Amino acid sequence: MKDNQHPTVLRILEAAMDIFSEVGFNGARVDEIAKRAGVNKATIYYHIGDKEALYAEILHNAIGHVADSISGAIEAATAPEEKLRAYIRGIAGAVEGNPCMGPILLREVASGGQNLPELVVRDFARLIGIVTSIIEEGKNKGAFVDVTPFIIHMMVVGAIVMYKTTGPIRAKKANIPDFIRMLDVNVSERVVNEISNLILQGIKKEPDYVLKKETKRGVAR
Amino acid sequence: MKDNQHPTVLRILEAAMDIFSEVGFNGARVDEIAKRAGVNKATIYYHIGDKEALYAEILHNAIGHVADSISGAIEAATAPEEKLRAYIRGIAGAVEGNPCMGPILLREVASGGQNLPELVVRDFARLIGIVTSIIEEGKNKGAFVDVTPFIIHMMVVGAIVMYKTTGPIRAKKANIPDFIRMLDVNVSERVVNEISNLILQGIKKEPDYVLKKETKRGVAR
Amino acid sequence: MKDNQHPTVLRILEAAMDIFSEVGFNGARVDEIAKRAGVNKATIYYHIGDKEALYAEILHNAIGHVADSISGAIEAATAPEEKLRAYIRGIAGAVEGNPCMGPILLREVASGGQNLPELVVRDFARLIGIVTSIIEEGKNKGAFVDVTPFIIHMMVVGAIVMYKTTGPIRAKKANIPDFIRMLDVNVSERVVNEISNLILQGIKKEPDYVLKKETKRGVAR
Amino acid sequence: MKDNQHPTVLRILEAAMDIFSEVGFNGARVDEIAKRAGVNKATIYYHIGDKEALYAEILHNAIGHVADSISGAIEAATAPEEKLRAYIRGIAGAVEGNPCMGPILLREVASGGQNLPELVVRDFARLIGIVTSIIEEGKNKGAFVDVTPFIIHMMVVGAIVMYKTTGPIRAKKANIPDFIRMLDVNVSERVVNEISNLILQGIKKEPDYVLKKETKRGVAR
DNA sequence: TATGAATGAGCCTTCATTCAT
DNA sequence: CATGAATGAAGGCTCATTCAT
Repeated sequence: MKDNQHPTVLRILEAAMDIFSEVGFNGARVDEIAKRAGVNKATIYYHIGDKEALYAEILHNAIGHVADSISGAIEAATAPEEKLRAYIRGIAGAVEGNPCMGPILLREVASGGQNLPELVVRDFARLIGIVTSIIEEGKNKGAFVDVTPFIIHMMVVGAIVMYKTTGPIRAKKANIPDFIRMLDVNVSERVVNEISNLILQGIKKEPDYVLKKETKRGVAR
Repeated sequence: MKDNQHPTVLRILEAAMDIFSEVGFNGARVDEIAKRAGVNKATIYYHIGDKEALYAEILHNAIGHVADSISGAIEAATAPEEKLRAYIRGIAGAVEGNPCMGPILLREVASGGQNLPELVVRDFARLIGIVTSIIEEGKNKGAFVDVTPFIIHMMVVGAIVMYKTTGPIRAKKANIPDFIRMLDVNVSERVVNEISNLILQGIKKEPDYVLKKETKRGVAR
Repeated sequence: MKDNQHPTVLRILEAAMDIFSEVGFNGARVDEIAKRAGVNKATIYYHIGDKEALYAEILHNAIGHVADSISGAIEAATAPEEKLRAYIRGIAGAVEGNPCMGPILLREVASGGQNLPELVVRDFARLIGIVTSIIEEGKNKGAFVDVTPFIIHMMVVGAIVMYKTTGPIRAKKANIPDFIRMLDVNVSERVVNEISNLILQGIKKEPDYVLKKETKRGVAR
Repeated sequence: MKDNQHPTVLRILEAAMDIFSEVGFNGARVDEIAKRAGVNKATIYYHIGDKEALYAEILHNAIGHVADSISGAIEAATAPEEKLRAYIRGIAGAVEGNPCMGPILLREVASGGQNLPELVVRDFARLIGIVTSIIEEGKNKGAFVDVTPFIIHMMVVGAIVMYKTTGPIRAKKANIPDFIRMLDVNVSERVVNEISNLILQGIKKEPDYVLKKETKRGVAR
């Protein structure tokens, strides 16, 4: 609980993250975590606590620090466009960097975030705050149209996490059309670029002479 | 398994879908399903079979028929733009129409689709096939740029499912910035429109006099 | 929980009473109770509940109904002397009738009655109430001196329960003086009589001509 | 085991006695004893040995020396009456002097004295021997009637220990008749006197002119 | 002398499943 | 068709004990 540097604790946390990611909280077996960590089951209880405490620790480690690393990457950029690209690349980097994050995140969303500690909720809120301020800046500079930042966030995160997490499914399942199996399994640079381009193209304000044609669109923007 | 019209079976399936959606397969308790369905536990085994059979049945009911309903809606449209809008609205409609679908889908993705019956996998493939042909048609008509249909699909489905499924979280959690709590809880018409606009704006080919400026973009498309 | 007549439940309760009596709550093993009852462990949980619920049930069965049976026996007597004898015989009968009661009672007292349900506490209070009214009546009729009923109760119950419960120890232990090993193992009629005589002789008011000598006693009464 | 004067050992023994008294052998946790003693768990094993050895040590300390102190007090008295009073006061003093003794003793009795070391059994036998010789002396001097010393012992010890040990219960429980809650919580001088008077009055031989009436008693003595 | 770490054994409890009625 | 009862097989957690330092 206290000493997360202890090698035994580290081994436990790694094993637990893997297993929680694979089968979720309810599917995870403490015996299995102990076995994969190479420790006695009781050692988990000695160092960390019960299954819920272990899960909380995992959640904190897996998700808690994403906002930090992303906000750092964004500050290096100046133009809103570049900031948005940095943010998307940051999300992708986090998901790619830790293959356990996707499944854990999806299951947390699925179960209504009941297990999400306040700390992690705040991290998410901070992420959305970052997107919001980027878009706000873009709008103020006349570069972006008016969009709901949360929806942008959902598109980016949803696309990246689901792309990543369906990777193994696409690779494994037979009877899948070739054009699906041929896709990158991971969220490669190419995939990140395509998502970034699409989002940016979608929200960037068009020059005036283009705007004249806008009325043809039947749906309010 | 045999008679899905039997009222007892219907009550069991409804209760099971609710509970599987709330807590997932491993979190679900047959006792709880029986209690919520108002039947004896053994009745479930008599009518449907074991827990896995019950889950398969739920999966089929929840996800299996989405492709059908969507492809129907798309045929009514003619222009690729409209078809794409119809497709997005179809996804949203399916997710909105059955609140259990989001969580079930997310958990299935998270667990690598191990439980996905072949039938459902083919349904998903068909959906992607639909998107692919829409985009292909758009490209051929010079309306759309070259994008990966699967990524579009992930963006749409990811955004809609996650928007929908995080609704209760946004509504419940305190200490959340107002601009998040103020969002529609459901995937409303407004949300669908914003997603549709963004996707379409992102993939539609720009007129020639705009394309001249394209070279300024530093990132390959 | 509800149907205490069910033969399976009866077997469980009997086995549990034996074992709780022998080794106490903390020493009892649910496995052992199940084995001795000849049922599967889970059956205990199905019918009764967890270990605590089982113990509460035992406590209720073992102790709860003593007051009833004793108060019935007392009503048959008329004179306070006879009532007190009936009460002592009632206590002895209860302890003799259920060999489990002694150890259970002693352990409950030892642990500060933390597990005693309100119902049982009231039963005890009722017993003391009975003793109190007998003594009160005796005093009013000029037959008894002024004594604290609760102390009488403690002497009677303490003597009977400890006599009974030490029986096996006396019988088993070697190296015990003969005059101890020769005692009745059980609370026999002879033992009850000796206790009754002693108590009655101790509290009955002496005739006037005897009272004159009382002042010689140095200790206040 | 070796050095009972060592302050660490003393702290352990004190903590252990408290805890064994509160929850019994099976309810006691070595961790808890260590924590309350302010030492590391392994220190207990180093200094004393396993849980059973610790319990034996406690038992010896708590009960072993009672006979000594009481026999000393009795020698100061001369008349059998006074010796009996001294004995009763000695029992009360021992129980009052060490609040842990009551619960420990009761639990030992309840569990059939399985843990009682030979030493302690002999101590008890010695106590009964003391009572026996006092009563024998009283009978020889024509002061006491013929009673079973062991029963006297049980009445005295039972009354005192149970009075003492039920003290906290009486004080704590609500819904208890006032005449019970008003009693002394401890075995006060008043309580000792009442018990002593009652026992003495019960066993002292009445003068001849009183004995004539004895035949009226229906029960054999 | 003292302790942090580790563990084997075992305990309480749950749960999916079966079966006689 | 439906159900109360029963159970085997785990699963989470605890605890007395050991050991290297």
